[in-house]
Amino acid sequence: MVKTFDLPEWVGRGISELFPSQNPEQNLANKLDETNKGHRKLRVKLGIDPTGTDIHIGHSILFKKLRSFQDHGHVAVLIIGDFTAQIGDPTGKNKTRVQLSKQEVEENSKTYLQQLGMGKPANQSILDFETKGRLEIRKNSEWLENLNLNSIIELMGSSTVSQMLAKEEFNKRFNSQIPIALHEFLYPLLQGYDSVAINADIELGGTDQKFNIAIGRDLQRYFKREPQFGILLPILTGLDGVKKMSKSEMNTVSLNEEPLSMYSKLEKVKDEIIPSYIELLTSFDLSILKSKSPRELQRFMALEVTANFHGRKNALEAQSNCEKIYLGDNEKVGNIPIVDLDGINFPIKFFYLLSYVKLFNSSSEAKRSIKGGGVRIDNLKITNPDLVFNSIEELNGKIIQIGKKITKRFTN
RNA sequence: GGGUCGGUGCCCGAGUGGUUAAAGGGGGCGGACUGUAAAUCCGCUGGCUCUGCCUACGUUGGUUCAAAUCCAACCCGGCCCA
Repeated sequence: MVKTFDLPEWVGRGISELFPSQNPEQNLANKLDETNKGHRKLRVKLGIDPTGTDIHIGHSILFKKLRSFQDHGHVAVLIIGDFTAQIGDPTGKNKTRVQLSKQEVEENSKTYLQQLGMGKPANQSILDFETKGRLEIRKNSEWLENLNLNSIIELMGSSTVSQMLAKEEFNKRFNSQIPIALHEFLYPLLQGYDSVAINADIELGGTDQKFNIAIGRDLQRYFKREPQFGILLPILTGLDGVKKMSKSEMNTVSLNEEPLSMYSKLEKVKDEIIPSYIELLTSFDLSILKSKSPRELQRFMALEVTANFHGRKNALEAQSNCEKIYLGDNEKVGNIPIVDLDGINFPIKFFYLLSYVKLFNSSSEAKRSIKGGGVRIDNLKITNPDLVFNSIEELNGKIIQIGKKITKRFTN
């Protein structure tokens, strides 16, 4: 899926598409050249809609590319789609999105920026928040909120219904008789207008953003600006190995996940997606794909990616803990997430305890899972949900395992 | 606006008066096996400290001993016509 482009390594690596399609490499290379000769720096746009609270490793691909532009002296223009988030990007959706409230959007934006490393030194964060002039954070409500009806009509007049229906998602929905609300047509136009507003030279996006980025070019031309380049990066497949990584599919690894959890999820990814994870998330030489076994690759990749976000030391610890847990060497397991038992009234039934400490979403779920044999304490399977614990001493320091994915230590 | 078909659990989809927490499939979770993968097989899949209780088939109200199922109004969507 990833092609090679005749561009400097830091730009070209991992790109899956570049446009306009006429001579894009030559043109982009020229453009980069100009800036090296002292012309103005390029403005590289990346938009995020703060529709959730977590950034996952799939998003990180885009941010890393943005970061390399920063590192080469260009200006990253991070657009917080606080306005567009209220419409909801129809991309990849087969139904109209629920619109978010202003407050939700506000809070989500904050957590996003934190996860990107706001406030941290540049060498410990995903984006460079530190170096002056390398990052511009803009909310698109700044220019979208005050568009009057005339401007909106003008914007809408720049595109046609059949152009919109050319977009895959709209087309599918239209053909399957699934409703498309009129305002959804506005989304690509508004995203495109962002490019006009901030004068983007380049827009970064996943391959699914092609349509929206292209609309950006159209609008820039319409408003007599120089059209941006589009750089499309591959979309990471989720842990299920089928769908794209996305919060709503529950197949994500979040950036703010504990090292142990991150490592253990990555170490178990399906064989088919190992190559793409290595290609997109690590900087390994791809020849290792041939020289190592799938199992080795999983561990290699999991370690590397975890190290990327948590540092090598923590990643190594996560790896070793994972092994110990698997072997049942619980006493030796070091730093793993804890379950605080403080404030619990004993005696307590097992299933109730697990749901009380939020290890399960409901007590019924806890009960079912226990009966099904999915819960172990210190590697001992417990199948009686009504088992009563009389005091905290019976649990303190022990390891609770739920399925293969959750491992935590009880503590007082 | 008119006609018509439809709205069922995470999703798709059966069910047209009681034995229905609702067939079947998908997805998810768990177990066995394995390489903590895949494939396969098995179990679970509304909530509640649970031998019982509560909430659920678009919404509200009605008929009935009894409603997802019948009636009415309303809301929402598709298609056709205007």
